[in-house]
Amino acid sequence: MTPSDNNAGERPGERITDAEHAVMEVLWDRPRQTASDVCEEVCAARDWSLATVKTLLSRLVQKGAIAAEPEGRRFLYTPLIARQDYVGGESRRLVDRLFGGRAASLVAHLAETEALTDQDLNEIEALLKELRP
Amino acid sequence: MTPSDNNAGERPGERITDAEHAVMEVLWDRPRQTASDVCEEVCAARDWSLATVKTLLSRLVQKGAIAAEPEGRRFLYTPLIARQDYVGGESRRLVDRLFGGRAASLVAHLAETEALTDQDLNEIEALLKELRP
DNA sequence: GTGCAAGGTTTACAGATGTAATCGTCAGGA
DNA sequence: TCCTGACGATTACATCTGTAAACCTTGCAC
Repeated sequence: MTPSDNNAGERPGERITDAEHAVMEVLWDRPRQTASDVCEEVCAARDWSLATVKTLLSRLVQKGAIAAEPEGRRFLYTPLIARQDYVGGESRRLVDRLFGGRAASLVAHLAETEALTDQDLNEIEALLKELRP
Repeated sequence: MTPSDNNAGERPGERITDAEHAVMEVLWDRPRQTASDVCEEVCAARDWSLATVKTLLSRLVQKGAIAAEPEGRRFLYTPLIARQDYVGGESRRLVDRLFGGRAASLVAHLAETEALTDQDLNEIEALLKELRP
């Protein structure tokens, strides 16, 4: 492993929960937001109170998933792990758990169960062309 | 949706947990097994005791995920929901949560992060050919 | 200067989950 | 017949999660 052991936030046992994930999305969308900012984004949608958001932000800080940069009297929260990495980790977990680690099996499954629309198929086709000139 | 609204075990609030899933896999692999049978399959691997397996089986029965068919003095457990359906539900959840419901985005992501081996790509390519003659 | 509002921190608490131990029962061997 | 062991059912208990309320501090508006 490289020197500065870049774990990319996939330390097991420090998984981001569903509720926390909602907060992460807000911060990924726009970093450096205050608790209130975040609340404005999600509290209505998920019917949360500001207190809940504060708790989730604290937990995320503890888990090392976000940073709290002091700005005057409050904090600006910013993701420390990239969405790419999170999404990648979760995807991998699913593929490992349900498809024996074979990503192609997942695609096959989606195709078989018609979870793939025609448009999806087109996009994937295009993707493949791009990947193999 | 088809007439006989096949819910296929995706009743929310009755989700199968990770530990329970391990048990399901054993039963999907071979239905009609006793608690001991199941334990023989997973206890070693996950370092569980027979008691744990029994608990999980009970919970799965409660959730309606498996059936307990009396056989003499014990039960033979059998899945009530198809693996296909479970896998489909989980996949969909992931795609919805992380890729805005766009399955193609998931494939794109896997491709971009090189989670797809050359072989995967070949398989997907083959799949596509099959899907669109 | 003083009280309030905004912020973070601490505490709370119910339900889900992981992981068992214990209990009550009954079938089969000694 | 009586004990033992296999089974399911009941109970246990520590964590983790979701969702807050209570509390403490301090900058700001009067």
